[in-house]
Amino acid sequence: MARPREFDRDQVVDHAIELFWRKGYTAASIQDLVAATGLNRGSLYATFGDKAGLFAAAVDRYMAAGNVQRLFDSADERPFVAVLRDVLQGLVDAGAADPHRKGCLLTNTVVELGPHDRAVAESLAGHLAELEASLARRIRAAQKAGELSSDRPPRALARFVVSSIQGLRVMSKLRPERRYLEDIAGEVLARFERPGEEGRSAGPRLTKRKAERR
Amino acid sequence: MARPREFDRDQVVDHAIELFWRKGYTAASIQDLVAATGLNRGSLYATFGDKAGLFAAAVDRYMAAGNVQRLFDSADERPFVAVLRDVLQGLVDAGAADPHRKGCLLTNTVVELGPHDRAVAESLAGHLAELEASLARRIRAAQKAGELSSDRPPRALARFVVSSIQGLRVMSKLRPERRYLEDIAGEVLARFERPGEEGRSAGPRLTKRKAERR
DNA sequence: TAAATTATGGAATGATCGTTCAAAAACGTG
DNA sequence: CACGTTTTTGAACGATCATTCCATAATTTA
Repeated sequence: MARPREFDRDQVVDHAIELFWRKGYTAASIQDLVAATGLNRGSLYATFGDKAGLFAAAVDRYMAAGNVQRLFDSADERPFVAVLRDVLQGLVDAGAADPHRKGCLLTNTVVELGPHDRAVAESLAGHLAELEASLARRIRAAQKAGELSSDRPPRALARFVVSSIQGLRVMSKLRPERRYLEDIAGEVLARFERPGEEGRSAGPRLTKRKAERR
Repeated sequence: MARPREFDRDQVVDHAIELFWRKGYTAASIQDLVAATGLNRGSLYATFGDKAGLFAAAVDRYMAAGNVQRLFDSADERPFVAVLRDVLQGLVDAGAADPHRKGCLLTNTVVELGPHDRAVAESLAGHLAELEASLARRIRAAQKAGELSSDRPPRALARFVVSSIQGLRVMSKLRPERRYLEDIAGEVLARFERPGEEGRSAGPRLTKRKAERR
């Protein structure tokens, strides 16, 4: 037919994700994107239309990876609190390990474009609503199973978790020290532990440290 | 001596705050700032040096207003939980009332510039550390007074509150519905209520609604 | 091998970016 | 009323912004 393209689309989008994640939408220039993706201007516009199109592709792919969402949707049979602990621990690790302090692309985008770009905002709101629904479902099940006390509506608890994740992601950009993030994650988790049960659960705890070091 | 300036510096900075708050640092152009402040380019540069200087002045003034910090530092004799409830209620109101979904200038700036601008980051981290310290002090006092259970370190609880505020501010930009924000704030507050005490406190509650509507 | 089709590479577009500068305007002082 | 000083004003600067376009390269089909 014709000349075959020389690049892998997903790979290009991955590079774009990395750049948008680090610099944000506005601050990432086409020049930067050309350098980061290795793709020429022309090919870039032919493939994605414009900067906004490439950004949308990047956000879509980022969300499709959806680590957090997947964890709550998985058929993990452990108690809700155990799954939540893993998720929070993962966020703490990610925040503490990232030398660029990128935070979360979703959080960054909500803050930068949420109020201005209706299409982006609705897309992000949809993803977070899905996460909220997954959480609420699991919380409801845990309440029925007696793992969680039932004195709070599952949806409110789910929204609290979603918001707490956003908070953790914001703080990761300013205070990526593991101790700091663990303090936060630990208190979020403690919100779901039954009174009197603390300290009795097995395995490494997120919420308790040997000593309170300065 | 010479020609007197025709503008009030604080008033100019207030207009700059509004603009930076709404659009962010990068997206707010000098053109925009000239239009918003009514000040001419030349005067603007003569007064603040450059865009970064004006932004620093704006952030400083925004932080100096410091509504949240002041509430925790005030000589309010009520229980910690009552003060926290007021603060959270204020944030919910602000988020629900703002048609521009500006969120919080501090949060927005942490996300946009935190990883890139060391000077800004350290300034913001300092302000949040102050807030954390105020919170920790009040929490410690409340624990000693028996108002709060002492099974958690005050600093971790303080960091949890700081992070929760950031989360609430992020969500305000995407989901400013009062019900949504109240769900979050209610669960944050519940983290500080003693088991069995819920629903017994007087006054309007943030955490309990008559019915769970759809 | 010639024609058709698509991708690539890079120059060029007009707009907007942050910043600078020199002249005009407005005041206090002599 | 002129002088010295500072502010205001608006034009102008080079750099960079997102985007467009066209000639060239590479491949398949006829």
